[in-house]
Amino acid sequence: MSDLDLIIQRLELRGHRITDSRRRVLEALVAAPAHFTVDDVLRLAPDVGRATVFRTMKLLQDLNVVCRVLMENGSLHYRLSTRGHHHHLVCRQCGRVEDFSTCDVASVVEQLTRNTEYEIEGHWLEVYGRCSSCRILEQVAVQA
Amino acid sequence: MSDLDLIIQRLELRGHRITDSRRRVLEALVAAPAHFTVDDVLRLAPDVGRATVFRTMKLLQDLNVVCRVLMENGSLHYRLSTRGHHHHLVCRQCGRVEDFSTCDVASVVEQLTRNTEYEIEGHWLEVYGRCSSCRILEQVAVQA
DNA sequence: GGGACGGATGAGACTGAGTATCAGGAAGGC
DNA sequence: GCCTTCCTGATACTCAGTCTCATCCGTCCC
Repeated sequence: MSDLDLIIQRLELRGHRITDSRRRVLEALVAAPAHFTVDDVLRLAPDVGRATVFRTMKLLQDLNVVCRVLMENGSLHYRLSTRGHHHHLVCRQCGRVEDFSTCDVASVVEQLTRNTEYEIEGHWLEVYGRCSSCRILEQVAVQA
Repeated sequence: MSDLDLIIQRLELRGHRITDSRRRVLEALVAAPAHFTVDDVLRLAPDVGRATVFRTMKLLQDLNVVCRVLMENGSLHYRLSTRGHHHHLVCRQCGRVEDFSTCDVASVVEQLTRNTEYEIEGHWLEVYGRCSSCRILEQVAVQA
């Protein structure tokens, strides 16, 4: 079963209709690069209305089909999220995004619960750095 | 030495001029609630131009005088940041923000460095929950 | 097959946060 | 006093996202 079919199934299960426009948005998502903006989707599905694309993206967020990635400059990108809770490792240079789920924030959360009397319900962690390719390219440039 | 004086000193040290408009923005920041939007600042310093307020806020961010808080709905708030690296604990209900610096992300970062060949340079962590007052209020409401 | 109903759509206006531009103003150095 | 540089504020603009509203389409029931 393809990614597309899986997503469609998930929508149907929740009682959402699979219309032509939604299907075109979904096809665009699957065809898009690893992370993309709403603008990218608009370009890949040019005959679907702006509002509809935004609405569909919101719906997909609610269904955990896509997740948002906070780039370091504050702009939001999107990404197909096949798994549940995870975080992003973003390359500052080329913008590449990796997922990771080893998330040891549990101990921080525990400590906070004890110290602050907050009931902690969620968190958002984004890690920034430089990927191996960018570092290699830089080294080559320095040597040249 | 007041907060205001400290900030002014920091600006001067970096060679920035302390103009009337800047001083009015700074006074607004100090008078503002614990976290605020640019709009709040505009209201508290009504005779300073919009662009100037945005420019000043950016400058203050660069100087680590203020930091940005990502609210759960995606909107950005600002907050005077007296210390260096820290994170935010945001109440989902009333929007209250606490700082914390106990940041055990180090182990996550270490693990990522090993597994991904990224050179990790920074991270952003926001934690969401409900503060004690909101929880107490809710309990009272339930009992009533 | 034909209604009825509700969810989905798309065009377009609108909003809110932030940026770019540009002429004019003030501060500091000499 | 002059020159340079930084700063300012008005305004127009951009960009992401929302709202509105008339229309459309799918599904269900008869």
